[in-house]
Amino acid sequence: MIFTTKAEYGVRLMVELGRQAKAEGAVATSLKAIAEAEGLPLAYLERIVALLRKAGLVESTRGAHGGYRLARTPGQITMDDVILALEGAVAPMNCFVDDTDTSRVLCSHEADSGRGCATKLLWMRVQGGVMEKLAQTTLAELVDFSYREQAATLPNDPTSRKPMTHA
Amino acid sequence: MIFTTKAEYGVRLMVELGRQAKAEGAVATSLKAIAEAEGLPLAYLERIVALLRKAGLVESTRGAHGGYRLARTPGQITMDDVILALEGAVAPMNCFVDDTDTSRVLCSHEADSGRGCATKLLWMRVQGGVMEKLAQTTLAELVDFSYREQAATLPNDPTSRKPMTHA
DNA sequence: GTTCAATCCTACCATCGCGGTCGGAGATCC
DNA sequence: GGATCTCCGACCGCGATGGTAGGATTGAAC
Ligand code: SF4
Ligand code: SF4
Repeated sequence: MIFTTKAEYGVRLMVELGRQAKAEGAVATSLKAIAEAEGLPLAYLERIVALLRKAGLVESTRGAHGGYRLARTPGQITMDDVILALEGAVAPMNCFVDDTDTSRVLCSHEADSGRGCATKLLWMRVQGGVMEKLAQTTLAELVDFSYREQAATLPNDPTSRKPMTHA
Repeated sequence: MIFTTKAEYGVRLMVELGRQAKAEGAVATSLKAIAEAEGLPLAYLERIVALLRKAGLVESTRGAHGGYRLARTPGQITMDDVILALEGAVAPMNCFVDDTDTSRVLCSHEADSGRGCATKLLWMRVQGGVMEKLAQTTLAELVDFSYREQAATLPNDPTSRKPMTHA
């Protein structure tokens, strides 16, 4: 599996925030509400949303009736920022994890083989492809998609999808 | 990390076979020689090359002076075949692992959320980007690249080799 | 000013896939 | 027959991942 659940849960969280942003104005949404709506463990989500907050993608208000809201509009949020914040790096291979190292630290294979690593070319292309797709996708697209999916799967179901409100 | 060492070792193995294919004619190369040249554990390589053989990418001759050779010319081998053979699937998320399921098996989230999964759109784009890059890259390119890298790094000093942990 | 709901933070833990090893059974050439 | 080399299945240690526990802090409401 390419991405961990950190990415999955984080993106789902962002989508949910995007929906809320459209519904209500600047009201903050509590993590508890999201955790229940998405069926995710609250304690784990807390750790995930911390990453998004540190990256400046969401803002928080503490205390009762506090919660989270998007720092920018969904249209201004691209998924490469989100994934980078969540996963740290998109590294197809361990020679990519060292983000500080722009280039030229040889792994032991390169070092003692005497020649450069041919496969690195492949991994760089793959990583480029991934980053490209991520950068092309905005949160707004995913939010819209979630509305379309919702309409397609349950055209009329009054029981679910009540807007999440406090109190 | 996106790919495991199975992919890395497997691709390096293929590149090595590609070099051999250019050098000698139809002579088989023993795994032991490759393991020593690349500094990889022989017993582990055996298990990896078995995947490539089952996928029809390499052929083998048993017994003394036996070994492996490419089933096709490097120019006819695209990396999507190689990676698919090695990793089984390029799955950014667990909803992709089920290759038999062309569509419409809901994961538990989709099932009990009542709406489709919005993030799936993102993962599908990413997977598409990866597969595209893989399909565009042939083994011949990597082999050529390995020759160029060798020419570029060998003349230079062998002292500035900062080894990285792993491999 | 107490209470309650929420964000925050750190440490801890169980599971499982991954990377790696071992031993042995066939096949082939000398 | 011995030397290689491919094949195969079972086994194992470790580390990251996913998840939990507990508590400190903040702030709105009553
Ligand atoms: S061997 Fe090549 S792909 Fe693997 S870590 Fe080293 S540079 Fe990267
Ligand atoms: S929640 Fe969405 S991304 Fe995650 S497994 Fe289910 S369908 Fe795939």
